[in-house]
Amino acid sequence: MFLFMANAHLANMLAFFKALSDESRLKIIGTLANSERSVEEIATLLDLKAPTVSHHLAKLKALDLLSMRTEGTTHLYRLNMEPLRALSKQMLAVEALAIEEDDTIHYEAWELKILTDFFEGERLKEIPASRKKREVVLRWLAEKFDREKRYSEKEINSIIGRHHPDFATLRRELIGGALMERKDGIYWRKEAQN
Amino acid sequence: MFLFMANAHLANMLAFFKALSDESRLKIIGTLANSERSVEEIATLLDLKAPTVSHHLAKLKALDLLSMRTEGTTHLYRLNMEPLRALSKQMLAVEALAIEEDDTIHYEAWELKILTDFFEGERLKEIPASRKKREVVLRWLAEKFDREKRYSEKEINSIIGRHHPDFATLRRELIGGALMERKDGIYWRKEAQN
DNA sequence: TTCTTAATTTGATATCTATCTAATTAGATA
DNA sequence: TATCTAATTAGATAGATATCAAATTAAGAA
Repeated sequence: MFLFMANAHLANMLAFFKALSDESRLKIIGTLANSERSVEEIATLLDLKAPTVSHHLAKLKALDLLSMRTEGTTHLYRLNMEPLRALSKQMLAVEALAIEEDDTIHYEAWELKILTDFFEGERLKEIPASRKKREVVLRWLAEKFDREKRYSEKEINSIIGRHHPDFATLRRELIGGALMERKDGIYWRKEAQN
Repeated sequence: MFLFMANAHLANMLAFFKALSDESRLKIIGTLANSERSVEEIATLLDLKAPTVSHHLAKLKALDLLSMRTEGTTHLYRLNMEPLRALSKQMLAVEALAIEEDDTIHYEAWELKILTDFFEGERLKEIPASRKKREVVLRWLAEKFDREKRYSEKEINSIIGRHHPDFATLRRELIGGALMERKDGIYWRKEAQN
């Protein structure tokens, strides 16, 4: 119940491949290769409706493949090449995809004790004052987030809120404890670093 | 219209991304990273049924990502690294892909749409409110002026006036949009600066 | 031949998602 | 203020496909 989770590398690559495995999105990247463009412009070029393009842009942006600046009411998107370069490198590291039989988190006996002490089912009774104990609780919380997903602050608050009312403090601790990262109001789970 | 012409790069990359954008298939690649394996073996490792694995193997094999040798009734699959390497390189050419896809033609297509939308023959029906569209119309208007000539304001007004009554606004926009320049009551077309 | 075992193919189903229209938001303009 | 335009969000739908069970094929072995 406290366990499971997939290979981080795999989840990461999967997210990128999914983003790039759509003809419209590849074409969008094509149109943005040379110049920044507005939503409507892309829509006209690809013969799609604006909402469809918005949908795709959001997906690409969630992976940091695009960035956007606004000029009046028009949103101008441009391509970020760095993530593509990174992915290109990662692809050659196939061994990294090799399944690790035991990638699950091992909670040691005392950690389990902390969890059962501070939790009532899924509800966190109180935030531990001691740093060590708080870390255990935070790692448990971090497991509630999918590594491949990107979250808005609202989503983060909602998910944490299921376990404890003071989601603001816990959210900050997740960032401070380097379990999650944030950029431009988007949150995601940080890679495990062992 | 030209969009539907299969761009070789795009079609090629799309096929690969689609093949790799599935969790099970990535895991299969993972299991094959170090050793060749039979269908049943993979099925057990990934907790899938044999038909499902067959399905995935077929897709990967179609792209030459795998090869197979048979030994009795068992089929042993192994990974081909070369296509992966090639794809990894191609990814960096996403820019090239877009450049190859004739960008000017698309841009003209979009421009043409704007122009036919806003023009009735040579007459501009209305001045587009959107900046992007107005730019297209202004560039069209600027073409009506010879790069070598110098014009008086009266001449400018007359020429613009053939296309729209509000020549004053359009004249100002041509200057503001850096398509024309003025000094001492003399107007001339500005050099294109790409 | 008949049986057994591994793999594939077929067919059905459930999930996912690209796309659209309609509604909403937010800036800019009049 | 009200109005326009660009973009996003919400909701609905259609098409794609991952998965499985059942049927079929293929290659030994008895």
